[in-house]
Amino acid sequence: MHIMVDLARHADEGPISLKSVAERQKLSEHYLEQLVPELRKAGLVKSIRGAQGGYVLAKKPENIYIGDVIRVLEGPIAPVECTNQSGEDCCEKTDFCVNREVWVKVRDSINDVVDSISLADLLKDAGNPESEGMNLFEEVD
Amino acid sequence: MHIMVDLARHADEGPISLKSVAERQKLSEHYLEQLVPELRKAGLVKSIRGAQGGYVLAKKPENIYIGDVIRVLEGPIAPVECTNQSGEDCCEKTDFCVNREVWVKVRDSINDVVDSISLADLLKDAGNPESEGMNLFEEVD
DNA sequence: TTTATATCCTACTAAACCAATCGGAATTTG
DNA sequence: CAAATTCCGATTGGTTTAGTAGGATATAAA
Repeated sequence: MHIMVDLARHADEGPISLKSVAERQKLSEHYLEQLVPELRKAGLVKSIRGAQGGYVLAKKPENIYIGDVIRVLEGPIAPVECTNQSGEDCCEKTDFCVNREVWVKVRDSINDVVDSISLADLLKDAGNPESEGMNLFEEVD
Repeated sequence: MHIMVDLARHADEGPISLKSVAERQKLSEHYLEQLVPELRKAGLVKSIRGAQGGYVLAKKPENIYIGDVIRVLEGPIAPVECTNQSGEDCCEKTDFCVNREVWVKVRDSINDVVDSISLADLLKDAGNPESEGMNLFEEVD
């Protein structure tokens, strides 16, 4: 999420190196290197190799939903494993199908939320601290 | 959840031993022994010690919500830790407050779901397999 | 063509969490 | 007293997540 938000925020500056993302987001470059190939394979970012290379969003921030990012990096969003399976495979434990009703509702509700928020929405809500010097959570003193 | 559903289903039979719950739910009695004291401390079940003892629901199934059960056994329901804290403590990572918006919405949506379903709702939806011989997920062949 | 800047790739480590196990003490009924 | 049952503390094994390590490959610019 940090990577994607950072890329969205600097979308007009050409390729963004992981090094600069890591500095701004206070994360290890090596750690980001481990994550970003997944985003690339999933078609969310494009890579430009070599000097002055880096990453750019593959689509406009308006068209990239938080749910896509999460699912790429963490797999299907589900509170329990059996909500990813068809109903028949999951219920050796007698009452689990009763409970499964709950988990399916939870799963759908989570996915509805994350699929309704785009990167553009996030930047809009928060303003752009770096260019405008403001932050939603900044205390006024 | 298995324990609570089982107790709800046998609510009119006096104290229910963990042994019988474990057999019906195909779970280890020892495992349940580890969980149920939390439910007792939280006032969701009452215990009767000694021979012919066991557990009973402390309230009517209509008044016990799934969210209460989950929170007792697993702590606050939150997709990331910082949604349990006030906004100031959580954001050494520059963009985290932007993302926090998402997690707060996810958290609230999950809690809304689990706080809207009672044990009674679950039993009603699923019928009572043991007394009626039916099951939502049973194939017709 | 060399060099610096990047991505790319494959392991490995450390900590936390969850389900489950083990052994035994305390309480109550019959 | 004896059996049934709750109660309690310690431990284990598996999985997941964040993060580290080291080096190979590609490209732009000097």
